Amino acid sequence: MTSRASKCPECASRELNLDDKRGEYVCDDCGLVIESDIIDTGPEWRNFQETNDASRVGMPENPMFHDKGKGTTFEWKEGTSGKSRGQFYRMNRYQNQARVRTSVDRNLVGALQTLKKVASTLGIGNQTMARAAEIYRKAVEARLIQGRSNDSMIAAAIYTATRIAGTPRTLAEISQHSRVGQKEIGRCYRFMVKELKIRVPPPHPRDYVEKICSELELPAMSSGKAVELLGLLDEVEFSNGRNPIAVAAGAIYVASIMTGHKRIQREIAEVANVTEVTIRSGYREIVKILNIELE
DNA sequence: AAGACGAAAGTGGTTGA
DNA sequence: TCAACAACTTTCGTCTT
Repeated sequence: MTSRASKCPECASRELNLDDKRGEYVCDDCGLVIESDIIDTGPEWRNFQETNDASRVGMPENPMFHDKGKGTTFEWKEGTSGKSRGQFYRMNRYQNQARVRTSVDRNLVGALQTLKKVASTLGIGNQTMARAAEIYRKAVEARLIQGRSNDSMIAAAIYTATRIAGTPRTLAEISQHSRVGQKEIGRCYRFMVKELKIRVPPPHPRDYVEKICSELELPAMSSGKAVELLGLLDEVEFSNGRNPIAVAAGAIYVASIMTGHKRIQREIAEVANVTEVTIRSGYREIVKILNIELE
C-alpha cells in the first residue's frame, strides 16, 4: 500500500498544489497555505519589476553555476598585446580561486556537472534541472551530504525536482542513469525532503499519461480520454493506495480501445513497467466502476 | 498463433498492535 | 518489533478470436 502523506490538516483534502512563484503549497479546497518558503524559483529581480525604483539589481541567478552565475570573468580580444594577456590570465586565475574558495562552492562545481549529465540523459528540461540544482545546493548548505555520496544526493535532488514539477521519473529510471542504487536514492530522497522540509505532492496517475501515450504513439484524443477517465476515478478515490503508474496504464488501455487506437496489454505493460496482469485487473475494475461498455 | 484471462505462489512496503 | 495485509509480480495453463 502506498501511503499518501500530504493531506491538508484543515480539511483533509488531498488537493495540494505548489504555487511556483511564491514557493507555497496551497490546499485547493480550503485555500490553506500549508508551508511557505520552500524553493523560490521566481526571478531574483523583483525589486526592479515591482517597484518603480530603477536601481540595478543584477541578472537573475542561474542555479546551474556554483556561484549562481554571479562571478566575473576577464576577456581579451584578438590583438591584445602579450603583456596584458598575461595580466588578464592572472586576473582570471585569482578570480577563479576566489570563486571556488569555500567548501560549499568546491562541492558544487563538480556536482553540478554530474547533475547536468545525469539530468540530460534522462531527458529532463532546463526548468526542472535548475530546480534540482537549487535543491542540491540547499542540501550542501545544510550539510546533509556528509556520510552520503554526492552522486546519490544528486540523484535524489533530481528525483525530488521531477516530482515537484509534476513530471515524475521513477527511482528505477534515475538509478539506471546515475550509478546509484534505487534504495539508496530513495533513502537520500526521504532524508533530504525531511531535513529541508520540502513538501512533495503525491504523484497523480495523470502525471504519467503523456509520457506513456507518447511512447505508444497514441494520438492526443486517446491521452485526453485517459485523463478524462482518471478524473472520474478521482471522484471515487480509485487510485488510493495503488501504484499511480499502474492506474494510468489501466486507464490508457481502456482509452485506447474507446478511441479506436487499441494497444495490446503487453505493449502498455512494457512502456509503463508494470505487468500485464496488473493492467488486466486494473482495467477490469475501471470499466466496472465507470460502467463502460467496450466494443 | 496472438491476445486475453486468471489462479497460485512469492515479494516488498505499509500499517497497526 | 512483528504479524497481517493489499498491491503487485512471476509463472503458467487455459480460453477466445
